[in-house]
Amino acid sequence: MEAKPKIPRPTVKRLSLYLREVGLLAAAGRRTVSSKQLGSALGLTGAQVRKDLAFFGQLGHPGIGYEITRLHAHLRQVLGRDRTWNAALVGVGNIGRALLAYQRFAQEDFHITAVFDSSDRAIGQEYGGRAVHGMDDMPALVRQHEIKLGILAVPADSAQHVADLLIEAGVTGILNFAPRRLDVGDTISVTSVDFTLALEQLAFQVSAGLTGSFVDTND
Amino acid sequence: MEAKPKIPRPTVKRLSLYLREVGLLAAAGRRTVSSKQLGSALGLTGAQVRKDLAFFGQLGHPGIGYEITRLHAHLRQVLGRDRTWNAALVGVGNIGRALLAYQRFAQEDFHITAVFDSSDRAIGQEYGGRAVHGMDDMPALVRQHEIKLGILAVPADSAQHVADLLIEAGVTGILNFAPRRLDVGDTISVTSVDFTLALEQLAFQVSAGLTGSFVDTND
DNA sequence: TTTTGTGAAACGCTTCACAGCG
DNA sequence: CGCTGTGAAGCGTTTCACAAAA
Repeated sequence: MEAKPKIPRPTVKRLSLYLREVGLLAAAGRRTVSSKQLGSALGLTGAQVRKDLAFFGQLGHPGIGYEITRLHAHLRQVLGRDRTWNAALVGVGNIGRALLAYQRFAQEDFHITAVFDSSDRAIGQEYGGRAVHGMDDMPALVRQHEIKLGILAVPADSAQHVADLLIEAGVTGILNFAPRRLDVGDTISVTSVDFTLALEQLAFQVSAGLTGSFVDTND
Repeated sequence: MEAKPKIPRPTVKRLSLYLREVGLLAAAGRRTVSSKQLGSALGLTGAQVRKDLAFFGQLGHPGIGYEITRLHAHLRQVLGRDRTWNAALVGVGNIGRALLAYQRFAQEDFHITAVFDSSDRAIGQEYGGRAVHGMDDMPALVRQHEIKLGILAVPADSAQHVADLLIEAGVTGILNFAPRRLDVGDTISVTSVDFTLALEQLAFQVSAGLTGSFVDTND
């Protein structure tokens, strides 16, 4: 057996932020960063950054900092970003269509390669050059495109049902935009994005006169 | 001085979930819920639910559970949902337009009452019956509509600048859809929704073969 | 009996502080 | 010196377990 370090969830979230920031630094031609510099760009302490990066063993150089290209490659690999991901989108309502048009996903090598909807009015339509398929086509297309990720942009009522369909079709990770907890097996991962919850958290903070910011994204 | 209990942030997030669930139960005509029932609907333990609700003092009845109408009213009040919120949307790109068309915000008494964009092509257009204003109109409209919440749906490059404009106009809470940390004063609250971060977290979990779900929303 | 409210224990993450390397 | 990696301390949250109320 191996020593599996088991990265804490808060750390994983920050790793994504590090990757983003390091990508910018790389593009700017920088050679190295210290934990302190990287941290202050993201509102974190140097110690926090070092602890996070130390999960992968000796990665930085005392007195120097972290070599940007090396760190960048390492983070990409750890986060599974050293490859392209195909995703299936279900639901071409307001949110679904916005995601189809959203440039950043493609930029980051997440490709929506199949689109589904249950409405007869939607099926057969095209959005951004991608045809909308009926749910029946899901198993075949998911297999064909080797899709591992499903993006759920359907109403709350049908979220669980559609999640079940996606899983049955072979998807192992679901990005859920519906304001509903999904019940999935132990082998499936779910990350949720809940606009209304986010707004509500904000309203609480404002009405409580609370200070300070409160970043998040999914949990 | 008063005993201010200071509710932990993880608890606040769950309070929103309780409110949602209790709303459904109320609509279904149920009279009471136990902490265990409420918890299992949301994937939480009874103890967790009780601890959360105990912040407001004796609210449930041993042997019975929690009275739904009372709990509902209480949660609404605590979360600042016993009133209507006006919000300003900035940015009518893909995400901004999806939010304008998103029914649920209005359903939950969050009203987008002013819409802004910096592009000359967008200004003057109408979306869902709401005219797009230039940034110059922001201070006047924010004051006029008594807007406290700003929704930031602009590119990452301009997010900080627009946030500054919103704050100067009088907004005290910002819902940020840009993949950027916002630097704001201590008196302003920020909640972020970051699609790409969410997708990336999911990709990590899937590629790590990790099990289990991972709900979130903003952090 | 059922179910709450709550101290106490357990857990996980962050912060501190410093030895050691370049 | 500057900066990393890390044990140890500190802090906040969750889980446990049980006395008390209906």
